[in-house]
Amino acid sequence: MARAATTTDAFNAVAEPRRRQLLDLLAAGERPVNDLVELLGVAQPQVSKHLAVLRQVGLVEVRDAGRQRLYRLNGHPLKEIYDWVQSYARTWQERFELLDAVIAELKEEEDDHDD
Amino acid sequence: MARAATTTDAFNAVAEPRRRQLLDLLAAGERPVNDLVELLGVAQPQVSKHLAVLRQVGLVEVRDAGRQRLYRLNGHPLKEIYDWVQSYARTWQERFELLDAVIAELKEEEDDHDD
DNA sequence: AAATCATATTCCGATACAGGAATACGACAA
DNA sequence: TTGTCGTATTCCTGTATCGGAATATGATTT
Repeated sequence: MARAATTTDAFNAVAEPRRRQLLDLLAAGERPVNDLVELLGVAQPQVSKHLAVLRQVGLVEVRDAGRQRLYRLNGHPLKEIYDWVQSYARTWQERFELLDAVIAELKEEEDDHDD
Repeated sequence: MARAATTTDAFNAVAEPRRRQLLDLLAAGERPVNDLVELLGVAQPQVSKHLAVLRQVGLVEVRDAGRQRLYRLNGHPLKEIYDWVQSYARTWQERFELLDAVIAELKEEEDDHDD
């Protein structure tokens, strides 16, 4: 078995930096493909391919407008990632680290009592 | 060029579900490999390989204890993911959606005045 | 109808993954 | 020192990627 498809879920789709950049651009609002091509400085076919992946996991939606296709962000599928990663926040957040330090100190004092 | 290596960053390392499960288990505390093997129900070599990936992106650290190797979580590299995804929270969070609805309503009223 | 613009799809090559099986390694026990 | 336990590494195979280049599709203009 190979690596899971990029279209499997938001985790896999978003592991690619260019796709994150695309979402970042679309966060500012709806845009036609050519705008994204210029802003990213990436060849048009690659942009279309990345957008196709994002569409398959529901991170973007499309709307036809004449000969253009306007893409817009749909952040909902990111909630899965947010929920998972959010539970690890205590690991790196400073105030939690301070709290841990205080607890460790208290524990040491307690151990001293035991001696 | 192929897909970026799983060891490139936390985004890629964590796209694999088993590796997220490993981190979830280690969140409860330090554990030797065999514990993880039993808890996951996955063959030992695969567990060691997943742990190697996590180690390379800094998400776990190891400590030798006799013939065992104790792995522990280090959530810091997840901050990159948290920071990125957190900025999209307004997209799906209900209270923001409610706020957006209110704003849209106000705007409509305003437009009515213009007529 | 022909030309053109905006976008999507296909074909290519190189890369590397994930799981399975087998095996190597290092620490400890007998 | 031989054996055994806990873990890591290697080899294998099928699969899917990403970028580049070329081409196809579909809507619009001339």
